This record gives sequence, C-alpha cells and structure tokens, in this order.
Amino acid sequence: MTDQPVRVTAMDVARLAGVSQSAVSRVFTPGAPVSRRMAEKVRAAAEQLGYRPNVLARAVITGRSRMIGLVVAHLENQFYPVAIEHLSRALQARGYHILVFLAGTDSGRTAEVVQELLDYQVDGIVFASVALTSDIASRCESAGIPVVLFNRGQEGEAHAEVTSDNLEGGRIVARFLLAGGHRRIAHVAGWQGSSTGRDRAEGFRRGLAEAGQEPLAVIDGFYDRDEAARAAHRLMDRPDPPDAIFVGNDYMAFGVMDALRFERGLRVPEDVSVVGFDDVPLAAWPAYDLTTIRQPVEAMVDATVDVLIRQIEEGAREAVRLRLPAPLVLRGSARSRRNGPDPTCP
Amino acid sequence: MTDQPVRVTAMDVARLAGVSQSAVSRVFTPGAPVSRRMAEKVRAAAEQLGYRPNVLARAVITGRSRMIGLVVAHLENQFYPVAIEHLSRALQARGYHILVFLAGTDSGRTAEVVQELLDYQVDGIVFASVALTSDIASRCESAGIPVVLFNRGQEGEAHAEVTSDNLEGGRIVARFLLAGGHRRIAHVAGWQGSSTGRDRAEGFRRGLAEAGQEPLAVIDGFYDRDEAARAAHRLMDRPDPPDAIFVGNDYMAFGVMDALRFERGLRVPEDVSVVGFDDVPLAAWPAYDLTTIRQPVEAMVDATVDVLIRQIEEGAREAVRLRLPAPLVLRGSARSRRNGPDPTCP
DNA sequence: CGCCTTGTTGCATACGATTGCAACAGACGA
DNA sequence: TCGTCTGTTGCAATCGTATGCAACAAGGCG
Repeated sequence: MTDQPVRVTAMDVARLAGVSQSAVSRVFTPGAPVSRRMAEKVRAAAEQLGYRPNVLARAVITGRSRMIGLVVAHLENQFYPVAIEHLSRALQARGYHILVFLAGTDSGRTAEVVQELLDYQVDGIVFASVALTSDIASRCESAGIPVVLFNRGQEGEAHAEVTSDNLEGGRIVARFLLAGGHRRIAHVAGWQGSSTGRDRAEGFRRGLAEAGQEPLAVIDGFYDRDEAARAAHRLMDRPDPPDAIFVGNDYMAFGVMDALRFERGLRVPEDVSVVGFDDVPLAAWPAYDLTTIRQPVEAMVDATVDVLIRQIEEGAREAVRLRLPAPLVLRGSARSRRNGPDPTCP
Repeated sequence: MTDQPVRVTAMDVARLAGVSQSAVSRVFTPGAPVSRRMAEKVRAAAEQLGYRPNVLARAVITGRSRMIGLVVAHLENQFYPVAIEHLSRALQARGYHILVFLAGTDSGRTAEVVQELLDYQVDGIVFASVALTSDIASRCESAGIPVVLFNRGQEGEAHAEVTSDNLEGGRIVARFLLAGGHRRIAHVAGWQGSSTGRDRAEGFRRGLAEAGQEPLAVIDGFYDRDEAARAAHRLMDRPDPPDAIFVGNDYMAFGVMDALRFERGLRVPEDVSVVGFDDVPLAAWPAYDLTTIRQPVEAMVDATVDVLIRQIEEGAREAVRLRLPAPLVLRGSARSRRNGPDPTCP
C-alpha cells in the first residue's frame, strides 16, 4: 500500500533507531568503528524501512563510483558478447558494475564517448576492440583514471594492455599450414589499423619466412564479413589460387568459408584449407568445424579485471602488457598431416 | 604537464570567471535564465579549465541519474547482442546510458541484481529475456522506477512490455508448414517458463488446430543448444519421425540443424524441414539459410526506448503492451509449395 | 582511587552540484 | 522623475552520505 515513491535516507534510519546519522553511515561502511549493539540496532531499523545507502551520494564524497566504463565495438563478433559476459560477472563479484558504451570505428566518436564516461566519474575504463588515440589516452591520464586495453595494443606505452600472443598465434598457423603440405598460403587479415590485426599478420609472415616462404597474398578484411568474403573471391580468381587461407578472426573466417563453399562450390578443406583466430563458440559447431587459434577469453578477462582493480585500489600505475598464450585448436577446416588427405598422393 | 589528477569544480570556474558558483551551474543547465554575456564568460572559463559538470552530484540533487539499467541473459544468442547495440545507441542519442547486469536463469540472482540497480538510482530498467517475478516487480514499483520488459511478458499486468506477436508468429509457421505439405510436425519449444516460449508454442498449436491437426510432439528446449539437439534426436528416434520441426528460436534451430545434418546424416529440407524464430544475422548465412520468423529488433528497441523515456520524463504510468508484427522470412531450410520438391511426387 | 588507554559516538563540515528567493539593474510608460 | 515590470544574478539552503575531531564511557594499571 505504498503510494509515494518515498526515498528512505540514512537520517530516517537514524531517527527510528535513535542514533545519529553518522552512526548509520558507519554501520554501512566496512571497516568503520561500530559496536555490536549499535550495528544491530541500526540494521534492524534499516531493514524495517528498507533502507539502502545511495551509491551516488557516496560516490560524490569518496570520489569512487564503483562503476567501470566499457567501450566496445564489433558486437556482431561473438567474441565480444562472450567477453562481456565474463567481464560483467567478474566485476560484479568484486562489487563493480559496468557502464557500456558502443564505439564506432571512427575515433571521433570514441573521444565523445570517453568524455561522457569521465562525466560519470567511472573508476576505470576497459577498451575492448577499440584503438586508443594519444589524445584520448592523455585525456584519461589527466583525469587520473586507470585504463586497460582488452584485445588491442596501443601506439605508445601509456596504458596496461591484455591480449593473447597474436604474433606467436600467427606463426603457429603458418607452421601448421606448411606442415600440412600447403604451398600457396594467403591471408585475409584483421583490420591493419588495429594492432591485433597487424600482429597476427606479422607473426604469420615470420612463420612463413622461417621456412623460406612468403604469403601468396595479404588482403585486409577490416573485420567485416562481406569484405572478407570479397577478399576470398579475389584470391580464388587469381591464376594461382591459394590452397590455404588464414583469416584474421573467426567471424571473418565464417564469411570466407561461406563464400568458398556456397558461392564457388569449393570444398573445405579438400580444395582450400581455412584457419581462423579466436575460437568463438560457433567455430566448434559442425557447420563450420573451424580450425583456429584459441584466445583464452576467460583468462584474458580475469587478467583485465585484476590489473584494473589493482590500479584502482592500490593506485598502481604500471603499464603492464600481458600476452596470454594462444594455442591452436585442430578441427576439420584445414588439412594437417594427421587428419587430412595427403595432398601429395591424391 | 599536469601532475595531479585534480578535479575541477564549478567553484573553480566561478572564481576564474568572477561570478558565483550558481551562475556556472545555470550556464550548464538547459533552460535556466542566463544572459548571453554571462554564458560566454563562463563557457570561456570552463573551456580553459576543462570543466565538465559532475553528473553524479547532479543526480543526487535532481534524483535523475540518466542511467538505465539493463538486465539481460542469453548473450550467447545473437539476438541479444544485436538488441543491446541498438538499445545503447538509441539511449545514448537521448542522453541516457546503460548500466548492464547479467541475470542467470534463477530469479534469486535477478532479485539481487535489481537491488543493486536500485542502489544506483537508475531512472528506469529494461529487462531483456528475463522473467519478472511479482516480488521483484513490486520492488521496482515501490521505488517508483519505470520498467519495460523486452521480448518477454509477465505474470501480472504491472509493467510495460514490448514483444513481437509471438502467438501469431507461431500460427504463421504452422500454416506455412502445412501448406508446404508437411504432415508430421514437431516443435522444439522455447523455455516453457517464459511467456515468449509459451506464446510461440500456443500459436503454433492453434495454427495446426485450425486445420484440424495437432503437433506430433512438443519438447521444451530451454533455449539451450545442446538441449535442443537432444530433443531433435529424440524426435527422430520415434517410429514416426517428423517431416518438419518448428524450433522456438534461431539459436536452438542451429543446434537442431547441426544434429540432423551432421549427427544423423539427414538433409534439410529434403528429409526434414526446419523453421526458427528471431531472424538473427546468422540465419541468413548460407551455412544455415534458415527459414524463420523475423522479430523486428530495431522497431522493438525503438518502442522500448519510447515507452521508457515517456514514463521517465512524463511520469506516464500506463502499462502498455506492444506486440509488433513478426513476418515469415522464406529461406531454404523448409520446403514450401514454391521452393521445395513436392513431397507427393518424389 | 586516579590516570591513561582504547573503543564508540555525535557534532559539524564537506562533497559538487541545483534551485527558491530576494536583491538588483535596466527599460519603459506615465 | 518616479514607479513598475522583466530579466539576471547572488545568497543560502539542500540532496544523501562520509569523515575528522572532540567528547565520552569503560577498563586496566599502578
């Protein structure tokens, strides 16, 4: 039968319990000096009135909002929803909550978004799949807000970053494809404006170079499905089409496979091998059964949270760079010595 | 060369501009009475110092945080990331921001989550794919916070809800499959604990009943891929296996198709037709090419935002129920009179 | 029994803003 | 010239909570 949405404040609780407002505040502040009797009285009164501290008012005083800003793009790539899910749970477990902002690919939009985040006094920011230009970086810097880059590197060295070992991942793919007997290996790369895309491509090149080989071609796929599919067609239109394609992430790899199989009638891996990067859940579905490099999402998220919280709560300002190992996951989209038909005896 | 993360307040701006602090406040409050000269002076000073109003402090006074709580589950189902993307953009355009919370399937967790949301003084809450028990509902009610249910109905009639016409969608599928010559039609349903799942199943039943038919079987798939795949196997193990399966959403439908094609070697749609619900982007990919009912995500999100904002800003408390039309999208996973081989002449 | 220590509590102020109210200035008509 | 009205501005109180400081009580010790 409550009619008015009446806010119950610490003062109301104090009056009911017959104590001061500061006492109420202390009861709800872990580590503050309160006697058992006091705590019981106050909690009883609070319970009765349905009181809960106003987080925002608290934030104004303490300067900590217990909110973390998340700037993310590419939600169409299953990797990020999965990451968000873990991130949210991990932060919630530590008493933090996520304010989400979507970024486009243009950094102008990102700058606005960061400004709005700062307006909300977030305690820290996670940039997922978003490049950080130096002016945005310095904006966060001067606001004194810890920043962690998730799945992206940066231009300078200002901030902490958590990625998998993209360089090594690329090399592993190169070695694997060579070992599988492939000789004309192309790469539909992740956006070359992103460190992740560049590192994977670079690692791939080095892996081939170590065997005295080089890529048949490298085409930027811009993390876009259609773009990747077009790239696949361009590759197959060549007089010397590839016998294997390494794609910069799974999301694009699905587009490449679809183009190869349904638009060109090719078989994967019999005609062309395809390897991806990420190991999103979809990659394990039999419709794709994609051989890929696994990014350890959970570990990456846990590391991100650890670094961020340490910076917030201990004021640590070390710009750590974590590179978690990214192993190859063997599935059916690429011939290997073990599972595939040996290309030398058809 | 800024060393300290020094917060610049309205007071600092006031001093620099030689005006009162309230003047600064008014300059940043749309609609407040300020002269042109004053506004210019203050904006100049603010610019120089890099001042921006503290949103949290403002929220404490005005009682509006301009944050919307989003409670969501099933992020593995592409439908929700897509919806979140639109929701975030639509709200951002109106000056609101999203605080995300993940819900599990248990309502106990949801209750906690709602409590935390209320602590943050959010101006409204969107529940996406989350059922609302009556105690949680009344909690929001007594806090005076507008609530909109997205893609779910509710037990009572307390809150606004936005869904597509699930009932009609189910009927359309039934009629379509009958028209395609199918006679043994089964349903792997969305979780029967959710209104959405129930409505689609009920509509489907009615559609069959109107032609004097009834479903071969209805099995709850709990919105779970593996569960749905198991259901598909159980159906096909029957002495009279279905010639068509209507699946409660696309995400499960992919699992069903994978089970049929890759684990049982059946052809879709030649051996079994499959129809989904949602029309997520993946449904259009040729690997699945899924015939499905399209939920108009953008329109649903826009409606959600409209209703929510109107409730917040105009205090409207009408518990509207919007049901947007959900048309059938013809693709290749189900035989129809037009595209499929006629089952009567093989 | 008196003194000092330790642990609790209330008072008062602060955090960064918004906003009602009164004071004031200038414009205008009479 | 005076009174009035309109449009700006500053003062001061307020939002809901945290926290330094002084006051106080209880307890241990000599």
